[in-house]
Amino acid sequence: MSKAEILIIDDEPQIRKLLQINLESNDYKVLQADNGKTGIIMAANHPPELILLDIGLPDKSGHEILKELRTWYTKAIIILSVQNSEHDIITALDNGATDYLTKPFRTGELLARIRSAIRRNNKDESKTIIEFTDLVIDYAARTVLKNGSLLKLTSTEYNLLLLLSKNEGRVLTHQYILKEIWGLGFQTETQYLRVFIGTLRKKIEDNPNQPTHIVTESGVGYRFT
Amino acid sequence: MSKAEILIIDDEPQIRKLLQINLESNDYKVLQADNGKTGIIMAANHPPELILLDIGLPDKSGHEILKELRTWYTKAIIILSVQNSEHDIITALDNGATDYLTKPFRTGELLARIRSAIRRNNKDESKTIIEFTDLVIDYAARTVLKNGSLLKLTSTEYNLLLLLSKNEGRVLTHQYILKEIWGLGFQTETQYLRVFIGTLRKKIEDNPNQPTHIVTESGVGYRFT
DNA sequence: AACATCTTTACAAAATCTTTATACAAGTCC
DNA sequence: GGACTTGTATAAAGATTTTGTAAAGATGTT
Repeated sequence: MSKAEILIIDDEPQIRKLLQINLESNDYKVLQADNGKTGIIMAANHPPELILLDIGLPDKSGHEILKELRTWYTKAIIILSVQNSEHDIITALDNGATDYLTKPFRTGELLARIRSAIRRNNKDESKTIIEFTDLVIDYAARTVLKNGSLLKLTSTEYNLLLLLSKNEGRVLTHQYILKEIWGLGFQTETQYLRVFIGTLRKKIEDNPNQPTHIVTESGVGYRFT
Repeated sequence: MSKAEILIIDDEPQIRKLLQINLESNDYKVLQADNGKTGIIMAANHPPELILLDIGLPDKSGHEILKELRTWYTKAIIILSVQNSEHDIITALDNGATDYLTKPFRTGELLARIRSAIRRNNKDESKTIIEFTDLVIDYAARTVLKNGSLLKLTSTEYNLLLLLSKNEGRVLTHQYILKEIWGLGFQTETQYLRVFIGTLRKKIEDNPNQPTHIVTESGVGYRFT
């Protein structure tokens, strides 16, 4: 079995070193670039399985590099950002980032996110039924079963669940969800979203107060797991 | 009891008359068109159970009409052709014809082919009778039993029940149902649907106010269980 | 003409969505 | 710590949309 390749684009040598050690000891092959330009060239010459991109790079803004990569690179791109830069995170996610990590990060979390992103890379899109632990969503029949019994969902609730479940493991920003479900011009109506996330949780979560399926990422959006 | 409808598209009046007499005496309802254009319009306005199409029509070649029908019409189309036109027959079958008959044909064979084609329409799987808890639908005989007694359904009611029951457990949208039962161009007449769902429920549900068989999915459509 | 069926209209009932109000939790500033 | 801000959750009232039902008109069949 060949090792999955991960490309790190970051200007700080210490961070690169840290990532390299952690990733290599977990059986990934690590490639490194200390600026955006080199990173893009390396990715183009030999597309890796996943890219770790520091959003706070010196030469070009990390956002620019993300956009440029996303014009052709379809696999996972995980963003590294400093704390308290929610704005950066949101624009990155809206520009097609797969996930994000705030520095300093716990290595356990880093590895978990990487595994999940790579798993999603290779997922079969064409499936019509998706099963989670206690939920079965049948896209063709437009039905949702929880522990075997049929749930009664309204149209909006179903659409929301569909959107979230199709992006399992990935953070969807409020704006993105609002745009997809309600349409353009509703991106500021985050209250709608809270209400519907609430009703959905009541129906699909065992304990709506401690949701396991629809997790809120404060300041950013929601994640389905 | 509701009769299966058959549309004849043929320019020769004698043939149409002959077919009409034979089919009506065998309990089919017969619709006629003396050219391809009218035939397509009739089929679109009110999709019949089966179409008999003469391949040697004057205005458009029968092949063209077959192709056009097959862009949306999914039920049986039986081709009528003159003898010794194997080329016609082969292209017709390639274009999606269900079966063919060469003129002059024996009426016994005609009826047998029609029965077989209609039976195939309605079973996809090899079943001809489907039982639900208190309902028994016999696709071959076009009859419906509720708790053992025969229901009196109109043609449209039966077609609707057929469509729903064939898609048990899956949500059918208003548009889809309207297209299948009433034809293209009726997708906006959702009121028809409400009325007929209402009459059907009165006949098949124990308590029409709390339907168990035909469940409404508000904003989307209906689901049969 | 009598009948069955389909189409249309009108209105009542139900379901869903939107909006408002309020509470809670986490972090910040003084 | 206490007041304040920001983001989130929940309930419930109000508004709107969707659905159900009855019944009258239209059409077609026997």
